[in-house]
Amino acid sequence: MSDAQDPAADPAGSGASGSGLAAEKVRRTARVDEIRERGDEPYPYRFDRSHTLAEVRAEWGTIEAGSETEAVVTVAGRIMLQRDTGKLVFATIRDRDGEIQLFISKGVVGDDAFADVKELDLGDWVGATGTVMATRTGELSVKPTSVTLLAKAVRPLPDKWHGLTDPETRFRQRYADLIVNAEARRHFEVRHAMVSSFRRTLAGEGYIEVETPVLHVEAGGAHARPFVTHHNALEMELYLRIALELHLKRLIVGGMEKVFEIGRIFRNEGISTRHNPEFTMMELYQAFADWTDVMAITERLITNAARDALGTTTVTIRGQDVDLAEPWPRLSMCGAVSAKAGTDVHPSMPLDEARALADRHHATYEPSWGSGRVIESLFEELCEAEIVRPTFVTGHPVEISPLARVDRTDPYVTERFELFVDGRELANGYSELNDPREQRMRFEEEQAAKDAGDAERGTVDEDYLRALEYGMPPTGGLGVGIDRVAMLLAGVDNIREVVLFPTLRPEQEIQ
RNA sequence: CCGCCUCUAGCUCAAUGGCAGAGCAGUGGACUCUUAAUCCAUUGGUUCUGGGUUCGAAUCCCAGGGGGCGGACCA
Repeated sequence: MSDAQDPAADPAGSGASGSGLAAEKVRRTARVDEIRERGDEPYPYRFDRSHTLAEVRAEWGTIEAGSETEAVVTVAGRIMLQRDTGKLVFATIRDRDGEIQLFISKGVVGDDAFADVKELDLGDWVGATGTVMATRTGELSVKPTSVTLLAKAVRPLPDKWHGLTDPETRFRQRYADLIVNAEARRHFEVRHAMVSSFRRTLAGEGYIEVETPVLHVEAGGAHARPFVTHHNALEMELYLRIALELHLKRLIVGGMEKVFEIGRIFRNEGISTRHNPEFTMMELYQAFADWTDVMAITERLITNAARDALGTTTVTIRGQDVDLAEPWPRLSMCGAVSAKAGTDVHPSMPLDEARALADRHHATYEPSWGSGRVIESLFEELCEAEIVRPTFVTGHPVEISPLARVDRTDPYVTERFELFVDGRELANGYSELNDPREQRMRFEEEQAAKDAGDAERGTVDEDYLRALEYGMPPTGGLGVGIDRVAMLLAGVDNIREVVLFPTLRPEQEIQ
């Protein structure tokens, strides 16, 4: 647009001068007008196909080279490649599940229709009806008697061979990335297969899927900075949720026994290869269970997902094959840090000793932190990155686990685990704290830390405490980072590869 | 928020201080079994933006913007 220039009104019909993007769009848009002017529709409302391209291949993929069948099919797809030999045009079209070649003969479709075929561009959507055949070289093809334009593409596709590699363009224009990069398509197929596998596993074990509020009055259930928004009619601030936990446990109080939710949560923090500001969590809670049950279902969920998404339970992590079906090792946080630091650590240790150890190992800490949180910092500094195969890290200090139940054999740690794979945290679960009085004390400690200036710490959620006062049965809970598991199964090390539209700064100008 | 890297045609990339180029896509032409079809011809540029140094800047410097990687932050 804005090319109000054209006093040239060039008789050559070459549209805008040159062949940049603008000229290309002018040319293709002019084609749309041409088709309309003669009474045809370049964007028809619907099209009925008889077969997907994969179905054609499944049924006739093995016919002999040079053979023609009587079978008539109607297919549809986007033109990805074109080879024009004069009176014969080969067009490779693609739908969601496959590709096939159209063998378009001037003699078969007739002169007028063939002229229209010549006007098709890469990227156009077409439908075709014709017989199934295989060329002399054995390429399975449809030989159309008619070819219908289903949608004109007025913007050219990226390079047919090199595709689209610029990460910025790939993430901003995911649609173009998906059109052109099979690997990108695969990542989201894996993600879909994984999520649907999770749902199947959970349904099979009697879990109920629920939806809880995204807009929270208090953003609890995790230590993270929330996004703040405003409700006009209520005239109040609301927070986008940072976790699903507290609402789901209210449902356990309500007697729903086994619940889960797969939902988007939002954390107002940095962006990295493992962090997107909005991401997807699966959390489940199960009455009468404890953390050991939850570790077991974590293994089942992820192993089943691998089998369903990849057809194998073996994945490659940092170049080594790991069979997820083998039991996952457990590693106590304090034990791991003790081994690395060469001296025993425990949250009961004096704070100055914990700090001295942190100093020696370049682990950072804040003045407000107790020994437990300093130990966690040491763990992150010394141990986290070295974990390759799936490992349950257990026994988190009480100080960093305000919603988890104290370990039945050690009052300083909780019955909690985090699942680490390839140096990344994938899941987190524990025996849920259900004593309302102890929960109130833990909340008050959180509130005190927040008041002391630690912005990520929590607040006292009075409604949640009221729920606990009605009695929550013994409960095990789990949170799984869906994006992180998708990364594992897709074999990628950047979360943007498994998030369709990752958060980016807005473009300044779209051409 | 900090450090390093990066930004050239629609796409993928050259050009390292001396006339901004190639392949693909596009356009015109040839070809009824191609496979990234091929062959001939050809169009297309705010070199991210603004400033500076220089006889001369895509190239060097400064500032800004987008993106990438790493860090900080993220139990």
